[in-house]
Amino acid sequence: MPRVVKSADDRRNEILDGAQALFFERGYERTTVNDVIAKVGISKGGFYHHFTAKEDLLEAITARLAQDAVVRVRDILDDPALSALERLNGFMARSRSMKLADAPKFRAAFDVVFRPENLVLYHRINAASIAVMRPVLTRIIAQGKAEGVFTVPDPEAAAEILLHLNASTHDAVARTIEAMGTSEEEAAIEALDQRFQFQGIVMDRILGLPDGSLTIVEPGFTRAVMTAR
Amino acid sequence: MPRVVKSADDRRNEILDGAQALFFERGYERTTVNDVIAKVGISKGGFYHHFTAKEDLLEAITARLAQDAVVRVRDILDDPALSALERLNGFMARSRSMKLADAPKFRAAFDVVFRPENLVLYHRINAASIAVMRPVLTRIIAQGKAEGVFTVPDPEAAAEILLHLNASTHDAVARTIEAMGTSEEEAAIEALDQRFQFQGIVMDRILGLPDGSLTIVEPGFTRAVMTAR
DNA sequence: TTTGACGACCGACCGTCGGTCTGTATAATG
DNA sequence: CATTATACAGACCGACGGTCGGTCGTCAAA
Repeated sequence: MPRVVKSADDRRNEILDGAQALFFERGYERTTVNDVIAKVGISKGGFYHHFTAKEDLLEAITARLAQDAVVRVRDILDDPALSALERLNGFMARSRSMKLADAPKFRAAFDVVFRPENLVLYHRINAASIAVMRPVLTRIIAQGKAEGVFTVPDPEAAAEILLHLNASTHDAVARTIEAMGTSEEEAAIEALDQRFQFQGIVMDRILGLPDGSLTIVEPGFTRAVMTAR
Repeated sequence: MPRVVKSADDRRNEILDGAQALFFERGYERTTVNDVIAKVGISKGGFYHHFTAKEDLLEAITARLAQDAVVRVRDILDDPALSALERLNGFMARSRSMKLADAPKFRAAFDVVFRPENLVLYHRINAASIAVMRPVLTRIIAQGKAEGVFTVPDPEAAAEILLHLNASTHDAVARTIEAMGTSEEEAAIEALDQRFQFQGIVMDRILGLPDGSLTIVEPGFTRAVMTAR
């Protein structure tokens, strides 16, 4: 096989791109290093020149995804005109696209990430994004507490709980999608809308806000996701 | 090697016991089938006579653990004299011992289950116990709603959220333990006590109860756990 | 232009692991 | 006692993650 030399960074990212595509397609365990090097067009030695183990791929990929996510909400954090409540609502709207860009992609990501064979992948992504988002959310909640809008003893603990709450809703969405036949599409949309709304109420109550202060998803989002394909 | 024949059930449980011990010690991936059969004193063929794959061990073990857990709370569910609030408090007190019996065991389980190499094991146990406990908690919450004590639109969704909330506290406990040097033991105990208390408040608010209605851990439990070894 | 050192890369090879298969000893059945 | 079914033994296999000695492109110094 011909030898193609590139800069270490370029090659690393190529490998990461290829591996990420395969992991999301088949899952981590079901993707072999040979699969990755075949996709990238590189040799075994070349791969292990850039990564010390297959496991490294997971760490690098999840770190990259988490970093992308935090970039996506930066402007909301940096806008000094926003109140804590506005900031939190904006944060929720944006962070929904942590693993997505728009509704169809959101749906596609769900179809893939929540399959049993992708358990490890999912857990790593989740843990990484929580670790990255926790300080961000903590600052927002602390601001709200300072403003006297949020009633909560420990902003950091509250932040973590809110993030886990998000994850639990994701689980529910995934289960609903999986259990859904095309005939019950309307029922599924209804159920998920209620679930999102309930999550908003729960977050309101945790933060000591009046019910309905926070919006998890804008109207029509659930339908857009569920009918996408 | 001499051939020892036992009933299928006995042998199955022996294998499960040995595998469980190893999984909790080294993690799932780092435990090989050869390790298991060496510990149990059985051959490869014998193992695959009772289990079709290594993966089966995970399913069987988590199912067993989840079943034990539900047995442990049955009397609370069956006692008709209890109000929903009493039942819920009792449930919380009992279900803390899902993966434990007393404080030292609780601590030991934490030291082990939350290590990175046990990620798969942890996730499976967690998912299984949530799946088992969800209907149970749902009934309790529905009762409370009927009694007019709990203010919550969807008991099932609330049950799921409460269970995830528990898991998120477990995460926090594990991280605190891991980050704890012996010098900061008191600070860690303090932090965790506050965290448990906050979890109680969060649950109160989710269910529309006055703050302080639910108790996650009895006084002194945190200290007992953290000083155990 | 030559040289030489360094880093990117190759691919044969290795040990281990999950799983299979053939065969055998024991228990159940008639 | 004959036969069938069940529990088990252990040699074996292919695939996988990872290693290693070596090769080749690149670029700077001579």
